Parts: sequence; structure tokens; C-alpha cells
Amino acid sequence: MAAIAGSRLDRRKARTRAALIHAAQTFIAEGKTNVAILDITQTADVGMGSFYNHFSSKDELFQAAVEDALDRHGAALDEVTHGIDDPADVFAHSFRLTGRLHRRHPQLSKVILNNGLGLATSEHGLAPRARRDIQSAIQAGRFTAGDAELAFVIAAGAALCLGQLLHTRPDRDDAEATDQIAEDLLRAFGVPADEARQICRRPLPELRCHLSSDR
Amino acid sequence: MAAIAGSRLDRRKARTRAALIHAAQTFIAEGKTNVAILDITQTADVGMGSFYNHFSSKDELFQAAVEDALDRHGAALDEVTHGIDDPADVFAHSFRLTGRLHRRHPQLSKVILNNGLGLATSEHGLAPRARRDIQSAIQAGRFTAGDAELAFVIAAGAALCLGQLLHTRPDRDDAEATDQIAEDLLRAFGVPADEARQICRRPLPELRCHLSSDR
DNA sequence: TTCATAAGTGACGTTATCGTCATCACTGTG
DNA sequence: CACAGTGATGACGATAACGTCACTTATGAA
Repeated sequence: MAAIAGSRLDRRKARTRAALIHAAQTFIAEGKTNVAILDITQTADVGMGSFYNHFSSKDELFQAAVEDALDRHGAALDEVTHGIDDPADVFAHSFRLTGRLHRRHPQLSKVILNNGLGLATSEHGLAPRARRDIQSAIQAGRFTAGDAELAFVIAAGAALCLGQLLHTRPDRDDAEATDQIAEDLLRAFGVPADEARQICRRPLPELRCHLSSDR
Repeated sequence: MAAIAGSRLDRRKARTRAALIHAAQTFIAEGKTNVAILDITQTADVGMGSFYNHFSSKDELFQAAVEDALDRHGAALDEVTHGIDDPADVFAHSFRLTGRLHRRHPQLSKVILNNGLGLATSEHGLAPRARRDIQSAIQAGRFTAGDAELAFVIAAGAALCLGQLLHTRPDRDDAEATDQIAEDLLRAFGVPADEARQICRRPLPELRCHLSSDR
């Protein structure tokens, strides 16, 4: 009866729901947020009527789809940065990995970018984690920025626009651009220049897959 | 026959077109991009049939509405910064005035934010002006940033997320937050700290109105 | 004054999307 | 094996938005 088991019936329901969410993410990734519900259910390969067993409106589905995508990525970041002590390094790791995500997982990236700024102030997904990391770094004296919220604004904006840049200019080296911006941000937040450079050159761990498609 | 005159008939046509664009901007500002064409024409106080005399689709109208809004703001910025010599100061002026716009002209601000990241890479509107200013500052040796494009990414992202923050947290002082971020950006781009602070405390000129509503 | 043209108008037939509902399929239990 | 419950399904009527078109009004030239 737990969330995991639920045995069969629950699993079937979850599968249908996941198929709908994944279809929605596909459409979002293509910028198509005006698709008909019928199109969504056909893409998800479920019956039209099934839609209303799970969501009462298209907006509700899209919202769930975005939350799903972000929670997956956020959880993956938490997993990877779990053992890092230096808060500045945690921030840098998260930023650099998120920057690399735009090319490695274009669908997830576009889900994020299409919802864009709304996510920056959301209480779910990446924003609260980023705020948490920045706050930690300030409290630990690693960042000297006075206002964590403004530091977050700069970092979030850079992350979003960087994603846009990487999609628009396929010729640009994503890792190089991401690391350069991460370094700039660290300096802007008060980390000494040489140290910022060193942190942003450390090797990065692999991130596990995050989209519902990546079973 | 010039763009200005066109005498009467052209002016009438332009008025109808402007009414449609303004109506579209109103809806965009409310986050309503799914409104029916009939709603738009009613808001614009023109006949339903008139719509197709000017635009062949809703998307076309919305695109025109966004371009209109941005061009107005960009032109206003150019006007105000025309006489400033120091490129870093031009950048700071533009950024600080754009930050203040979010509260002073919420409608225009929301038009920008709703289109969000797409604008950052657009060839029209604010993006090319910002790139131009940053490039000038780098060439003049005022910014030491190596890559103008990455500097632009950080600045554009900060401007957008700042707008989102100011709409989400009405309690925050918009001028203070904007100037603080402008100062952070100048430092990130290589302007000495004390100079950055000084530049971002200079008094600002008034910006003329920019929306088609503000005749 | 008369005519030609450009723009404005809204009613109307067409099309697409919605959301419901009766029914079916699957699951687990007694 | 029969029965109850939960979810899946797609056809269907209702609704809403679309885009056209025949007509009116405004403009400017002859």
C-alpha cells in the first residue's frame, strides 16, 4: 500500500500518468503548449478518456510535467553534490552540471526554458535548492554577497539565458561557456579569482538520467 | 507617402493596427495568450473582420506586439544614453532604467517577461542594444570580460529574473535591488568596485513613456 | 458630385476541441 | 469461479473559435 508497491493496479495507473506527463514534456520541448488533449493522449498512446482520470485540465498536466522534470534534475544534483563540503563548490557543481544538461538532455532543458522565469520564483524544483546553496555559502563565509536573493537572481538568470544561448548557437562549446560563467559568478559572489578558476576546472561526476522517458 | 504622412487612410489603418497591438499587449501582460481573436478585437474596439486586414494569425499579432514594446523601450534608452561617454556608464544606465521599468510600466515589463528568454537571443528589441553596449565597453577597456556574448548572457538573465523578482515580491525596493545588481554586474565585468558603486549611484534621467497606450 | 479604392464590419457556415458517459478490461478477493 | 472495484476507452453532443465574405463606410481623385 506504500507509494512504491500498490501492486499492479496502482502501477498501471502510474504508468498511464507517466505516459501523459512524458507526452506533455515532449510537446513542451517543441514549444507546443496549445496542443489538443486528444493529441496528447495519442502521443502518450492512451485513450482520450484516460486523460480526465488523471488531470482535470491541460494546465494541470503541464504544471505536473514541469514539476516532474525539475524535481528529477534537482534530486540528481542533490545526489551528486551530497558529499561535497565546500558550499561554493556545491554551487559550482550544480551550476556546471545544469549548464551541461542543456545539450545532454535538450528535452528537459527546453521544458525548463519554456517555463522560464516562472520557475525562478517557484517554490518547487531548482529554485529552492539554488537558494539553499547560496545561503549556505554566504553563511559559511564563502560568498560575501550581501543579499542572497539578489545573488540567486543573477545566478538563475545566467543559468536560463545560458541554456538559451546553447540552443541558439550549436557551435559554442557548452562546457567551456558554462564553466566560464560559473567562474564569473563565483567571482561576483566574492570568491577569489584564482580559487574560482580552480573550482570550476575540477572534474565533474556523471549525472543519472532524469526524464520520465529515460527509464 | 512617407511613413509619417500617408494622409488619413494610412493613419486610420495605423490606428486600427495600433489598437490591436495594444490589446494584445494588454492580454500578454495578464498572461493570457490563449484569448480568442474575437476577444482581442473587442478589447481593441474594432470589428472582428478587421483583424485579418492586419494579421493573418494570432501568433503574428503577438509577435508584432512584443517587438513593438521592446523597440519602444530600446529607443527610449538610446535617447537617454545618447550623450553619455563612458560605455560602462551607458550600460549601467540602461540596466538601471530597465530595472525600474518593471514597477513603473508593469504592462511592458510583463510583455517582456512573458516572452522571456526568446528575447535574449532575438535580433530585435533590447538584446542587440545590450550586446552593442557591452562590446563597446570591452573595446574601450572598461570591461575586462573576455567574451562579450557570455557577459551579455549574465546581464540579460539578471535583468529578466530581476523583473520576475520585483513582480513576485512587491515589498522589495526596486531601485535598490536594481542598482545593487547593476553594481555586481559591473564588478563581474571588471570595473573596479569603488567605481562600480559610484556609477550605480548617479542620478538617473526620466524615461519617456513607451507603450502604445501612452500616447 | 461621382466614382474607385481601401479599410472596417459582423453574421454565418465550418471546423476543432472539449468533457462526459456508458461500456469494457483488468485486478484482486471471497 | 463469480463478483466488486478501479481504471481505460472512444464515441458523442455541446460549445467555442476560426476565417470568409458580402456589405458598409470612409477617403481621395477625377
